[in-house]
Amino acid sequence: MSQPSPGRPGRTTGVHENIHSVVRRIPSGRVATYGQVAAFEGSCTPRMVGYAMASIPSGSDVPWHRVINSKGTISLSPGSDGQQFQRAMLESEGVVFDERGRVDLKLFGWNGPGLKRG
DNA sequence: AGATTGACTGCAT
DNA sequence: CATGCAGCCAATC
Repeated sequence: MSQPSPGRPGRTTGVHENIHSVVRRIPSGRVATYGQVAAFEGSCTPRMVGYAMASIPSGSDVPWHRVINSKGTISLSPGSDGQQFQRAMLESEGVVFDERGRVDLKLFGWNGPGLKRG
């Protein structure tokens, strides 16, 4: 796998790559919050995650649609193309949305690669 | 070089 | 549930 950033976890730049890698680890049918991704990445903040998401080009292999905010809702504006795409994509993976467009994080929330069934 | 922004989070009111 | 405030730090102008 390409590793554009050298083995320096303390590096500030290149956070996108790290975040993208973490997002890529989110299994299908699961969603993770920005805070979770940030916490799992280990050295970035939710802000950086959101920024990295916006930096993901279309066609990327990063399942950015599996990243939502702590409220279990899609951060993008409701009605926006990206928002509709994200919701449609999640539903297609088995994620169920509430009538108000919310996801139950305790059902579909990603617990990290350490958790396998439960 | 400084100022502004941003797909966030958490707590208080 | 809406609003306000503080913390976070890279990207952008």
